[in-house]
Amino acid sequence: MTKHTMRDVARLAGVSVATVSAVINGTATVSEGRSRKVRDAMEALDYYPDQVARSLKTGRTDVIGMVVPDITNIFFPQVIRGAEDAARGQGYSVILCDSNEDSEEERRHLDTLFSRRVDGVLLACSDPSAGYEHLMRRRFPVVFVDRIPRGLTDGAVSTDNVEAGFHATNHLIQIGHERIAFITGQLGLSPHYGRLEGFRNAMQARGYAIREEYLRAGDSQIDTGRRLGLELLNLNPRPTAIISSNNKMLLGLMGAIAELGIPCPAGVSTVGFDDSAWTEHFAPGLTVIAQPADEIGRAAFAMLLSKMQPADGEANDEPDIKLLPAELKVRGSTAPPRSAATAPAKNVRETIVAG
Amino acid sequence: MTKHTMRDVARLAGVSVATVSAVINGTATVSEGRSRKVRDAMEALDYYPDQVARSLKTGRTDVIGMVVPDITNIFFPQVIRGAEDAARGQGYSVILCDSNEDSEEERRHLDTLFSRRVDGVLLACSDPSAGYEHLMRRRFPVVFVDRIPRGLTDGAVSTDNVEAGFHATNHLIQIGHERIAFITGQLGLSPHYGRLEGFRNAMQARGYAIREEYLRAGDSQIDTGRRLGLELLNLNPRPTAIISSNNKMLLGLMGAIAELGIPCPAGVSTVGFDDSAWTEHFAPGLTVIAQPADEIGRAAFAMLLSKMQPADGEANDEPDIKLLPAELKVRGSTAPPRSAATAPAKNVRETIVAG
DNA sequence: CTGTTAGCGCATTCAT
DNA sequence: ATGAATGCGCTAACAG
Repeated sequence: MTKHTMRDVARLAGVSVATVSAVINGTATVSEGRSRKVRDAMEALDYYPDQVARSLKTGRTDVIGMVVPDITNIFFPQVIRGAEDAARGQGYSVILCDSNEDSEEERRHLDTLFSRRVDGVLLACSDPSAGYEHLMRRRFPVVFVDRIPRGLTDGAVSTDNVEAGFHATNHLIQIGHERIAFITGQLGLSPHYGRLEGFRNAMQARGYAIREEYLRAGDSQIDTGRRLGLELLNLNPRPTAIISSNNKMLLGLMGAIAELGIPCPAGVSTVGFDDSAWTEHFAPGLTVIAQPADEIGRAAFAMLLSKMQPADGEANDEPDIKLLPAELKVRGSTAPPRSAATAPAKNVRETIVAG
Repeated sequence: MTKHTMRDVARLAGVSVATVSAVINGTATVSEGRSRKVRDAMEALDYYPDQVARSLKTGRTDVIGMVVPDITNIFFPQVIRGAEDAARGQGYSVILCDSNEDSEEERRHLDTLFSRRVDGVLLACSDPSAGYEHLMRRRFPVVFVDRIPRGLTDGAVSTDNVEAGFHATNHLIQIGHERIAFITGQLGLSPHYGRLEGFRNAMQARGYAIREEYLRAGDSQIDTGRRLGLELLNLNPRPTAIISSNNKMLLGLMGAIAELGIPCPAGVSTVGFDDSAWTEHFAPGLTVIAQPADEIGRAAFAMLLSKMQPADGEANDEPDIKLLPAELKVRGSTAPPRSAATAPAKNVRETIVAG
């Protein structure tokens, strides 16, 4: 058996357990000779400190929970990777929970995480209206990721979705579009709501009318994207461009376009959200707003860490909601509308990507 | 503060901690009245048992580790979801680790998991030649997922990759292809090796020659797929169909085909591995071998569970490697070769999917 | 510098 | 049926 305890190590090294503990944690000064003996003994016994016992004593587990609504949505694995990487760098492990977009399941996950005494939680919540933050904060530090509950003033990291929506819309405007439609996921979720707001801002800034029939909210499913796409494309007049605030709905939208035999981008332009290898190699290459997913994960963990280990010197209680800039990747799915001269491009700062 | 202990509950309920423990674990019979009081007290105090303390006492954590080489590869989130779902159903949580295809990092992860005293590990290993299974098994039960180390005789769940490779190849043969090329990831990884073996089997069964220049091994990166694709497509004679044993390389391959202006499937057919919403909506729809990823995750956890909680009645030591059948999804990227009459289809059992 | 000791919160004998 | 007491492996005083 290879499961030895500190006492085994202490005995073999001929020292006390306190000395072993000191060597492991660098907690006290131990003479070189004994320190060496301890290390040898640990090696010989293949000893690994029991983190469970350690946690019971210290009150910390060095584990955080991470709750996401859907790990198969390409956006989240990227966030997870960033968070896990940052966490590991600080000695933390991550318990991953998939809530399946179900707030009940999410609550159960949070209960479990509390029972396991995680030091903190990164939460991409499924129900932003539930005022559960207050309850949660009493249990452990929480940083909201991607989706920010209404009314939250502290502890969140996300994309600057209003700006992202603005940027997406503005790109289309710049290349000559005016009849722009917008399909979104549930508007209760801050990313979708924010992107729509950015859309409105951009349209108004240009003085373009926002036709309500060009705005459709759905549920972030592929089929819904397809359905809403079909509805929009059968409208008269038909929009010359459609923005999808969700990567799954974009897929359905592209399907609808193909189904109707409309050429993209010649017949209709599309802009989506979230980037991946697939969007780039799609035919046509998909113009998207790329969220800094990895960085969101990293920043979220950093913020959580500052809440778990409050810096002694400074009061760390300034409200903190961090919004990271997204990047527009212009590819083949956007082009000037068929019957319009290209508007003179001004203030264009997009990254142009071959596609 | 909301962090109460069993003693708080016991005091409030007017019973002993032993009674509280008994109520929680159903370990002993407790009178209805006291049981009720305890439950009320727990509720009133918002008490959640401290799993850390419990683990120290019981020697179990009800946590498993899961190590994957790349969470941003669409295949793994699906496996993770299946495993996490099954695990949660049995009261287990999952610590997720991304090894980034690096066996050193993987080893560190395993050390950490051991230190955290996880009850078992699901491992999609990055280095199948390292004989570390023996070391690992001394620490905790391990079930290998997807990738099976050479020589392993027990504890693995994967797709039946030989059959899958055979099936993919046979589909192409059935519709008239003979000059079939094959690009793979590192052949040290069992899935790639197995699929190639299936390819060879299918070609030989039909009596077709296997041209070595049609076989290219790479490293599962998109760019590599592109490069190998360009090489193959510039060969003379050019293959009429190409199979990619990896979803990322397939993407590069499709890029290469587009780059050369070769129509797909008219000019060249492709078959890939791993299914997702993206492969289906790709233009053309991609013919792929869909691995039962979710089920692999579930089955792997089930097998791990049987190792963590050996059934008392039966000796559970029969060697166990479970291979699940994959499913061919025929879509738009495969068609008969330009200059060949379609061979009569026989024994065709593929699922035909609109695309 | 080093060893002894007291819990951390809980499950579990063992009496009662 | 119930309670008192023991110890899981470790850290952090404290005493030497």
